[in-house]
Amino acid sequence: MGRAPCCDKANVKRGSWSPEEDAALKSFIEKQGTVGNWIALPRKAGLRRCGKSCRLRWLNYLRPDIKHGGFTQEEDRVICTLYSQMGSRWSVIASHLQGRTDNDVKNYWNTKLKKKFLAAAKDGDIPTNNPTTVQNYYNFGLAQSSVTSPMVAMDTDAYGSFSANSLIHHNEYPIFNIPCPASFPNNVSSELMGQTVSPSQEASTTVSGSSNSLALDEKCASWAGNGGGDDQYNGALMDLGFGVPFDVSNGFWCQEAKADDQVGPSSVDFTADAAAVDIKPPQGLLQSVINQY
DNA sequence: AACGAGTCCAACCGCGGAACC
DNA sequence: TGGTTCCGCGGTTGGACTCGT
Repeated sequence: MGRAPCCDKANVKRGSWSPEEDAALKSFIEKQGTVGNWIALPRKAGLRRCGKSCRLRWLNYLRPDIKHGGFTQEEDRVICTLYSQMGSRWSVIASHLQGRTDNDVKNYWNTKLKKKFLAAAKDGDIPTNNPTTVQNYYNFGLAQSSVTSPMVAMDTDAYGSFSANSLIHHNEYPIFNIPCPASFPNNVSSELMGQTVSPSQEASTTVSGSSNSLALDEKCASWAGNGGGDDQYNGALMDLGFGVPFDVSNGFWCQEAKADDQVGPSSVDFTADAAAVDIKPPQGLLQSVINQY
């Protein structure tokens, strides 16, 4: 048996809402609420509309806390970052933006932001999957304002692309913490979980576990699995101040690890002369976006 | 001025899943 | 437990508007 229609299609009005309909819906909901039943609402409110249409009109347009108008650079940043992380989960993305609806965010992405994103890709700001050929830093549209990240603090364009000469120096950008997230793989010693290493310009700081270490000195931040075995790096996440952790194992490469570092290709090594350091967004997610177009 | 292409965005559609009976 | 109802979501559509020729 098929599903019953939510309303009598022949007797409901469709298309744009008139100011009178808006007023009736707004007035009813402000007085009565939605009473937990959108299907019954239009009849009670005296509207010849489908309940779903009423719900959409209220949530996307009439709600008092809706923010209309252009998106800010900070909102661009949030959308790009979250889209790169989770794809088209518009409702989740919208929940991170005060007063924005999923429909708003979706429309904005499809009509404007996606193009900016792709233009950046064309310009080479988005690295390829080959770490040997890309020298750019890319940070998902992060602008320099408001986020305390050494990368963000640098001079960026609207897409947060950096030139190959934009190096990360801890003594210039001391706000640099590396929380060890709970999502480190099981074989990482528990002593490292949840600890934060703060930068020191004078001396190196190391948090050691039984077989692993997280170190930060004025030249180098590194996560080292001293016990050997690549799986110790797999799935490691690092928060560089973007608000979301980057997958270190997939997202970062170090082409020029120092000889005395016990780091593998999936660790991070920001050295003072790291012209070859190559920072990538989480592999696969960004590429999947690019592949769509 | 007229027309077509492109852009924007409100609204619709259909599906998945939660809630309810 | 299974069927029904409803909500919320993401994808898509269509009409209004803008811009270029």
